[in-house]
Amino acid sequence: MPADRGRAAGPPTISEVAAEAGVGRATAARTLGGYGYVSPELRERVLAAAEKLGYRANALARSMSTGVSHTLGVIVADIGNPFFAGVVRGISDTSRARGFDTIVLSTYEELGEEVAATNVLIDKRVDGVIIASAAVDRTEVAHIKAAMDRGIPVVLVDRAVSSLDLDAVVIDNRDAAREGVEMLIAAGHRRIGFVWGPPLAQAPATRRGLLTAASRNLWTDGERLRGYLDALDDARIPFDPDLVMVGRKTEERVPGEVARMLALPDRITAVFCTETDAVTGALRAFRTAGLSCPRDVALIGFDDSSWAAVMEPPLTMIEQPVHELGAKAAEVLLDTIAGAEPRREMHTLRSRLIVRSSVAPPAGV
Amino acid sequence: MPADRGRAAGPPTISEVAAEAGVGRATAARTLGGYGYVSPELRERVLAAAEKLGYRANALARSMSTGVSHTLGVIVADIGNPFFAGVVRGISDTSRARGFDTIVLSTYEELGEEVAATNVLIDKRVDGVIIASAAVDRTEVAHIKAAMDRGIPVVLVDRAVSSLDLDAVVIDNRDAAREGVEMLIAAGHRRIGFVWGPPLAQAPATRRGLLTAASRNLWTDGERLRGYLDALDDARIPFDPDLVMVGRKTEERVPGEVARMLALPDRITAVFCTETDAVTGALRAFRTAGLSCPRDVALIGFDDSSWAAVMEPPLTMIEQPVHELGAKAAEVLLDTIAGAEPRREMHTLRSRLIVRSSVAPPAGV
DNA sequence: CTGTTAGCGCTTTCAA
DNA sequence: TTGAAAGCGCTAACAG
Repeated sequence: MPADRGRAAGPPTISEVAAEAGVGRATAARTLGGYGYVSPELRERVLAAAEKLGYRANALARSMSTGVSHTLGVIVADIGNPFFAGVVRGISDTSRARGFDTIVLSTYEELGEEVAATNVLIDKRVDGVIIASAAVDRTEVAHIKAAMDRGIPVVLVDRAVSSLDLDAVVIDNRDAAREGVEMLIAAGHRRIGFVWGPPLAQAPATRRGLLTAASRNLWTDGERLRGYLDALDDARIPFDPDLVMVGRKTEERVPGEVARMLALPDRITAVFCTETDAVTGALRAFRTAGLSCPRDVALIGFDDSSWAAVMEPPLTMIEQPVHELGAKAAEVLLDTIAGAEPRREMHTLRSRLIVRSSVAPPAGV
Repeated sequence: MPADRGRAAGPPTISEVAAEAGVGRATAARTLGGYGYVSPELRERVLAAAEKLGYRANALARSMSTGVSHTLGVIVADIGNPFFAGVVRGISDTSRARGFDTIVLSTYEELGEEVAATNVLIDKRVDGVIIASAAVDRTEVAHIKAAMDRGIPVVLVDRAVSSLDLDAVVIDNRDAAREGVEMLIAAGHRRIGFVWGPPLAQAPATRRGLLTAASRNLWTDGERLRGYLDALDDARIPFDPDLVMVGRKTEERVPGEVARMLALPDRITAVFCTETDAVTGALRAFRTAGLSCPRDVALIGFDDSSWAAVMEPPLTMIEQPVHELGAKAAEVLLDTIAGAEPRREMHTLRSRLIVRSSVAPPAGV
């Protein structure tokens, strides 16, 4: 219980503590701030006074004069997405351990929100920012450049951005996708649907068109597409543009697209999803088509979840090291803040294919 | 690109903008801060100078002198939990609309973390806090009281705390649980396992013991237990302590406990889970016991998810209005910050039972 | 309508 | 070792 401080307006200040303890402001500040020398005797008195008044340092004022906030800013697409939630936890766990708070903002994949979020962080004078940016073009990175220009260290997480020469902590998206598709191919599949991400109006009709589209969209999407293509190439399976779904992988659109590929004359016998939400969509499509997995269609998708293991059948999924992704990003950022020269390189973590039962040979093999 | 400001140290300040524009500091402050009158002419010059220098207001300094931060603090158990993620989105959507940023902290259900989080928010001088507290006792709410003593408005969300006279935005947990259990009873079930929450060392052997335990634990858990009991009572089904699982609903423990209830001489024919994670655990137990749902065991659980609909069978679940929960909490808090007298009451939102296919009559009925 | 001045609470020289 | 005083960037009286 704070004692009566007369008609003090707000919470107790350091001056009030000093007065209460009968010492100078600087002395109180030194003991409470934990810097400089103070005699044990005065120290005691100050501590007692602070305790009595229920003093807590005003972090704003402190940042004001020191110029540092001991706070990291984090910008992700959607904190409600288990993937980002895991990354953020990795970030906050490691930054907490090093004395930093973190403030996280979601952009819901809107560049405008991302810019706004960046400004909030700049305005709040965070010491550094970690961002999973939706920016791809040179024209879309102005806000990140602005932060850098102000001397705020930035590290990218999950999504690299080619036009930005920054440290980026990512996973081996291309390898991961290739590995998954390879497994499908090894099981005998040759008609493999690829539920892909970019919100394009229309799917490019050629391989080259697809690759071009990829280079104008999220880095992760591009990598995963390349992985799919890699696997196909290695197995000399011709690429068929009809087998890739393009557009936001929403729960509404995916079932329709998967149904389309399932209805093709030479229908798909397997689907590879680049995102967890797409997996539930694909499953829905299987069900309405009256197809059973894995007997009639095989399935592999990105991002394992506790549900995947209890599905019927248990799903083969690609697990990303979410916590480590965040932890590593925080480490790199914190080191930079601490004065280390940024290495401006790509830090690639390994994902893992968790084999369960959603892959079987295609019917008739 | 910010122009060269000579050897200016950090980011441009309002004084530099004023100098650049050739006006007094206050004039620059007035136009940039959007208050007071400024002639169109000077206004233009200031704006141009600000633009040129890449000026952005220092939110810390601003808060410092105004005493408000236009920031809300949010404390939840785990932002990675889809339930809380939804609540937080509700909060940030509505506070953003009213000009407030939000900073959210996770406690992972540790009271110590919750206290630390509260202090961080106090230190950062947030204008108000929304908290889903793990506190139950009078002895555990000191940190919340401390915030209140400092004049920081607080509203509870999801979890009411009886020893705190505050606004609380919650759902009808008791009714929701009762409704779910009633549905099971209506289908003919009488042996209904209740996968409950409190991390008790041992399950109380009596109904009274259970209720006592409930009053010493999370409000939500208590309410849900009461709902279960209500339904049983209404149907005159005797309460059997063996049918309630107690303890953290972790993925590891749940399957074992459900298996135990399934192995009872007079085994359960249905299970009601008070949390989503428990649902996957229960499913796991069904599978290892070689039991099929809903033919051999029925299942209902709290918190719908996109997975629940694509399970085999599609799961009957209780959906909570997560977004509204957050939105309402933010509204109440924002109103209080704006000067409204807090009503200090319980705002109860309705949940919804989503009927799918995981409930069927027990075998032999 | 505009500029000067005094803080906000803290840290940090600089003397004493 | 301690205290006085200046300053961080901004807002808010108060004159002019």
